[in-house]
Amino acid sequence: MNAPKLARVIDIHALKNACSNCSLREMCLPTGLKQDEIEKLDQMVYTRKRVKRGDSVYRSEEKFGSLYAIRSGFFKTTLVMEDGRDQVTGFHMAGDMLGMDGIGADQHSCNAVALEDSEVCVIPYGRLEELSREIYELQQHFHKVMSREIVREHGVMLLLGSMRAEERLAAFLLNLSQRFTSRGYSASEFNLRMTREEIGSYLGLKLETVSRTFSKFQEDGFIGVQQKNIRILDSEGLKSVLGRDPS
Amino acid sequence: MNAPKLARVIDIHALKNACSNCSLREMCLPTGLKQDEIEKLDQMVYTRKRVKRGDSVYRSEEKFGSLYAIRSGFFKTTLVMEDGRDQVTGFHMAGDMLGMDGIGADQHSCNAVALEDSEVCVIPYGRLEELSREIYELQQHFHKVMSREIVREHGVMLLLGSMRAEERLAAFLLNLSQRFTSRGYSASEFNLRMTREEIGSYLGLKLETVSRTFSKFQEDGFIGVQQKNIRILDSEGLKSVLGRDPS
DNA sequence: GGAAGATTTTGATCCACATCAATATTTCCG
DNA sequence: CGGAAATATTGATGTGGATCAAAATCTTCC
Repeated sequence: MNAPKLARVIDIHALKNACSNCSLREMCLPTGLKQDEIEKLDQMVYTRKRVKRGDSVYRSEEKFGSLYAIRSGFFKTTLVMEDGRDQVTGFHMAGDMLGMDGIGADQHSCNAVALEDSEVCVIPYGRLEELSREIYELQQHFHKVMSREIVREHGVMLLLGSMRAEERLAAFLLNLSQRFTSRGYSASEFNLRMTREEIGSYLGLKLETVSRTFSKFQEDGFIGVQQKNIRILDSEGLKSVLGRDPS
Repeated sequence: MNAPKLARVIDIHALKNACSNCSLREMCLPTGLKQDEIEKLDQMVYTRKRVKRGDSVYRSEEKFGSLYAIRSGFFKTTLVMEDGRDQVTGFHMAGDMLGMDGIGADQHSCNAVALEDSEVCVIPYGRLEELSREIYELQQHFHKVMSREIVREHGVMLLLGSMRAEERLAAFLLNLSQRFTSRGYSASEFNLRMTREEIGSYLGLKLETVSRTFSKFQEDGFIGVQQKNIRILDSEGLKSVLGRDPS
């Protein structure tokens, strides 16, 4: 009798991949659904995609079709100007949603590049639209995710438009720390997945300035830096950098 | 017989206020709807609100409840940091949608202030959610509006993070001109509704730099400036400022 | 209509960060 | 493993835009 065994194998496989069983569930999907709704959601995501370090999930001007929930790994999104200058517009980690920039014009407007080997859940956009018409909680959740992206970008605009170099980097580190914390990782020690140049691009600074400012924070006893490894030793100290006039 | 006369008055009034009859229709609502869907939409917007110059439609931290479609006038949105520094995050004109920042946390995260006497259509968010579950085109349209806001902000991040002062101001003028054009106004002559300081805040520059750069563009023959009145004399010239190295 | 306040322009000077440069360290890969 | 390329650090110098200042112009509102 092979059938039951086979069935179980398939079962386990299905379970393993199911949203309903995903540890990141509450980050990319709504909570408090009924059983039948949960089953529908599991059907929404029928593809996972591995993305190797350096590869893109999508590129600017590519036809839009799906959103991507980050299952594991780390990404940057970048914009490129005609003259070649490019700018990092965000860093994204497990539980974040990628691709919402593509909805408006039906084509992507930035590049989403993996900074380490990663995995994304492919969410066909048409299917998401359909389901969010049926499931109120999904609709609500999706709208919140988009709205939060707008608010996040507001924050970056504030950072780029009004803060000095030290404030930008302090805000950046505190934000990263907070995001790692909310995912169950250490708030005080983490590895940067991006280069000084990418940090600089995101913060509107040159890589030398990023490096110098890391060194200064280290001298001040706020952090310990060893290349990509960061230990936050005095988060109050870092916070005090924000909004204090040059000293 | 008074009834018919009265009825007609009400009729005209209803028509005047209806989305279906609004000249900005295609900016804030989807097109190609069936008659019954159009009628539903007309019911979605049952309040207009006049906002006097200097007044806010909503303020940061205020409870979120509605989106606001700008019927007429001009707005800025601003963020305020704890230490009082504030930053303009956007300028908004007729046909634009305000308030989407509030969905994610159920409270607004910026202030929306009228720069001239204005009028907004109040769209109760719950009602919009409901209707966009029923009307596919509305759902799609709303998602596009949010996505475009994300893309717009990407553009500002690029501007703030990678451009020099002249490029920022050139991009700003070209963007304004394009938006006026798409609303049927002159592309080459318009009135700024905001001060140099507000422009500077939006562009991450000081007001003196904005003023100087306007003067420089005038010397270069790209624009004519007379206080708030701007004439674009050489839009190709302005475009050439973008992405050319300091000269 | 006219005085007070807000906004804009322009000049002089300064400084935070960019740029240029050289070395050190790490990562990659044959 | 080892050499090349990528990344990071640190120092010296330059500069675009900030800051400080003062005058000009516009707006408001009694």
